[in-house]
Amino acid sequence: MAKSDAATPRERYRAQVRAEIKQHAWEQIATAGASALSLNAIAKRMGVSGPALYRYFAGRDELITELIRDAYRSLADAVHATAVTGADPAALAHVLRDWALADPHRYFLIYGTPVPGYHAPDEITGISQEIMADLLTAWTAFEPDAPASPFAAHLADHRDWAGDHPAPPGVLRRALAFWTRLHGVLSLELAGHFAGMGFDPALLFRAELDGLVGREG
Amino acid sequence: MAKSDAATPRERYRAQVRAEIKQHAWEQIATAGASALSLNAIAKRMGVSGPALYRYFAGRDELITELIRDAYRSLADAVHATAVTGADPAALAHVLRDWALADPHRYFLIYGTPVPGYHAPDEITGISQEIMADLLTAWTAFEPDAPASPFAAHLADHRDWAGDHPAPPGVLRRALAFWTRLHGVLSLELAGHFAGMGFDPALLFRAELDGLVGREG
DNA sequence: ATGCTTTCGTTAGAAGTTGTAACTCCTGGC
DNA sequence: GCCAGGAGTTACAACTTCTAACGAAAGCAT
Repeated sequence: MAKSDAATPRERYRAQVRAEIKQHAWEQIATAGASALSLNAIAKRMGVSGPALYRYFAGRDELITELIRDAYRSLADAVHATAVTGADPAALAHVLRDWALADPHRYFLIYGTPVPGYHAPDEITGISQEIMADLLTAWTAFEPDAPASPFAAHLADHRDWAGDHPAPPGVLRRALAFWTRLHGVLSLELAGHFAGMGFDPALLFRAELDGLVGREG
Repeated sequence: MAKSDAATPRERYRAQVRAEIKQHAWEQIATAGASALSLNAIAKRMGVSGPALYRYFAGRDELITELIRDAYRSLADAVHATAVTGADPAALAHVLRDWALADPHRYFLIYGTPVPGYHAPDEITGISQEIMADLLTAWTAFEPDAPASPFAAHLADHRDWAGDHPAPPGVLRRALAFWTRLHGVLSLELAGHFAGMGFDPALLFRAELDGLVGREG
């Protein structure tokens, strides 16, 4: 938002319209999912005629790409805002869950079925690494001497994804398990696979989290 | 396939055409994903004109629903074929992974982003319970006295999803973790989220599996 | 203040999609 | 052999994304 007050009035107007388009797109996605996103419908809601939107986005794909980027950014910001307070992994886990439950479609935009032709631009890789860096920092503070294992050793040999974060092997392993296990529970819950099963998904989430932070799950 | 030799020739023909349609649909899905599935394109490939397919499927949604059902059936059969040999959970895990890697789009059809209006018919709930039953049986044989935990107790109080399977609380917990953790790793791998990270997804899968079956992961 | 130029929004239209309606024609069952 | 019903056809409606060509409006410079 800092660069919305850009140079020329035209650019300001342009940025504003782009933002308005994205806002309508989010409403549409929150209602019916990303697959139901229609440029025409957005145009209609904005009281403007179809092709007008192509001045602002090259096409549906570019709009969705932008939305994915914004979703990543939103998650990274949410995690980081809590991480800078020195929060432990459990707190980050609940930030993640709250963020996901706030808008499941947004979660699936990031972690759901990949869209056919789409390939993530480098910027998104960067945001993804920001999140991972916060996770690694939180885990390093929480359990700096997490036990290593054969797979942790493998991770230590392939730690490009950790950037230059000085997390020890055991912590790399912890952060990765944190990600995959919580995603496992969250994505199944959000997709409704626990629907008729009876138990409380929140308790399952907490149990998996407890297992990660040492308390038995 | 057992009931394909049905009563009348008309029904036999009908079943054959339906199967052919589904086969083309699978090819299309394997290529570009479910969102790119087009009845028109299938008709063209079959040398028949668009609306002809509506004799066989009420619409795109019904076709996709059928495909989801077939995918579930295929997974349940694969798991069951191994489960009846008395295989341990690790063997089932590799069946799951092989099945998923054989056709990622098929995996996402089941466990990916839910399709907008679709709601699973009861039959699918049943197939899902078949899979769970095989998991519970394998875990009961492998680790009948898996330790209970607060969450395991909660599961024991809400065990509708286990049908009348006599698995003890600790086993319910194990089977559920088996599902969510392996799905967490698999779905992220298939969606390409490990792409630039350097480590070997197969080793991560095995590490998570090792954690589940007792060996440290 | 008066151009000039760029951008915006429009309409028209192509090429798709799903899905319905009406018609023909073949075929299976009697 | 008849004939009812199913199969496939074309025509069409209502969508979608997206391109092309045009007019109008607004910013920028002189």
